Amino acid sequence: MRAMPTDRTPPHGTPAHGRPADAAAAHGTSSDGARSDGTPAHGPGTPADATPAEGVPGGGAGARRRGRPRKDEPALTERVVLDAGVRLMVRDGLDAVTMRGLAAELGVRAASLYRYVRNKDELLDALADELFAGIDLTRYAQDDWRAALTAMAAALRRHLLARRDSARLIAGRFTTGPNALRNIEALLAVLRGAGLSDHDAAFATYTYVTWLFGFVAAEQNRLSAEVAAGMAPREYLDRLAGRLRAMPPDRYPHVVALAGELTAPDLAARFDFALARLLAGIDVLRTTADPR
Amino acid sequence: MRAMPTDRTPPHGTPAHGRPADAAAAHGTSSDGARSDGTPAHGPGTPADATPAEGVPGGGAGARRRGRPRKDEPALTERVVLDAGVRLMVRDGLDAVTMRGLAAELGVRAASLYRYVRNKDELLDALADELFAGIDLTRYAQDDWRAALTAMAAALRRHLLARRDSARLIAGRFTTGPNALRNIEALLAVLRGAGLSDHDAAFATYTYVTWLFGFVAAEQNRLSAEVAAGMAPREYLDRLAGRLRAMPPDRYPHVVALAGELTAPDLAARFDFALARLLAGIDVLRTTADPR
DNA sequence: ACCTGAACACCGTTCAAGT
DNA sequence: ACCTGAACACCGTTCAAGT
Repeated sequence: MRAMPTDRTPPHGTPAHGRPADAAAAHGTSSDGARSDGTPAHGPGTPADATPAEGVPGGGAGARRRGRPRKDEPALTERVVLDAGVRLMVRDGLDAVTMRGLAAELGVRAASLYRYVRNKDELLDALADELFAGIDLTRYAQDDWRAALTAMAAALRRHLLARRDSARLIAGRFTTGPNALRNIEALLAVLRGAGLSDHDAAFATYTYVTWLFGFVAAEQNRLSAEVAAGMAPREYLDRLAGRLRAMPPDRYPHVVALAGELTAPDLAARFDFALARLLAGIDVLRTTADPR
Repeated sequence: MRAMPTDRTPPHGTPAHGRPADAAAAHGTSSDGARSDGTPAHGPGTPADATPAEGVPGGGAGARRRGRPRKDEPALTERVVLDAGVRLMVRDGLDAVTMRGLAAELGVRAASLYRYVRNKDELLDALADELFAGIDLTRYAQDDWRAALTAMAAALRRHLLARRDSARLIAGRFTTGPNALRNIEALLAVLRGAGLSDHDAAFATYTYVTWLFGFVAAEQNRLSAEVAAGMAPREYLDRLAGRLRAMPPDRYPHVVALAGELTAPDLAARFDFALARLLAGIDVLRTTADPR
């Protein structure tokens, strides 16, 4: 999975997110992380809604090492490390998140990080939860459960697509940090409100989340080694369509016949389609459990 | 080695496309995963080969460096490399699949591999398709489309679960090799047979596949860094349930209330639940498009 | 034609040592 | 208490050289 440093391919079907001013944040201060959520930014502080727990130094988070380095204050804090980790991943991709690279981003040496994280694996776990700090699904709550789940899915997808490799990071992890749980809470509220049993609400939430993360991971990842190496996604898909049409029709009749549909690049439409299937499936469950 | 070598002849004339369909496939939990043509060339000091050697000794293909090394025959072929790659991943995990490690598995040096694969990324693409060599969904075809899709899902999940890290390898790739396509063909056949339009059949197949791979990836991956470090999953889930129950009930009422359901370890039940939702969602579509 | 040795520029992690 | 230097055992990849 170690991609070559040559890749700067935008995920197809997504607005190529050019990162603006993160470089400035690279040195010093920066408790901003990279929040470029497509959602209405608003909010009191920058990182949407204060993250409750964590001993975030109130007010002066990350205000050190700009002018005079305080004697007693450490150069690093867990917060600063996590912010830098997210920023690095969003800017340069998950493969760029190495202990050495992260240290360089922070102006220290790799060995220093081990005071704040046990190892790289735990760093990535923490980063996975950190990704959910910038999104709060409770803001999309509304009476109609279908509308709520639809709005939440769109927000989640937008949020992840705007953060390079985020789904790849998340997909393989079971994230149970405070930020992830805040969003799980919002989903559970909708599904219980829709009349699902406790069991069904929990299972439906699991289904919704694993499906969505899997979908975006597939969407966000490079189509192939060729695309990762620089080929335009559009060209790759066209070539693929041609290859499919050229397959032996006796053995692959449906693949040949549906070559066009299979290689259509409209990921947003596929997302809507899949969500509609899931909601319909949930609806059956709901009306069965609570007919009215 | 590309994702789909149909239009390209491999270095040694082995028609990658014309391979006979896979014996010894999906049933059983055997973690074979290597193909039987081309005997694995065990290095002299293969470390702890706990996995029973798969397969029929193919003939003399892998006999090099044991008896007399043929003068003209190369030590490696693309087939032998791929077999060794799958074997290595299934035995030691995806992280063990390094160019150096794979070379050692084959009794050669890393640099030698670059005659057969362009780089590691393309190796992994080829490995991803190779994973589907051992399963043929057409065997599960039947009249009832629901029964067919259910049987296919179960076969796919079983196949992947039996191959360590397989879903992690696949989830992030768009696999369009001949083995993957054979199984896509089977799914398309069922969905078109159920009365879906071309568009819907293609989209439903995409939904089915991304959901299933995402689900198994979540299931197959380690729950957390703790579990990866050795903690029993059961204990981790119990602790997690405790943590969820101890969360502030004013902010996380549903998480607290459903702590038990959320941490239940019954992945098979969750799989059945999610599949039932999807099938119900497809059914709506089907009867809408083709009422009777 | 095929494989190797050696090199390059990287990794994650540990630990004694500095301040 | 916090960070560094240096080391160890790895990576992927290239390429001149061997056979």
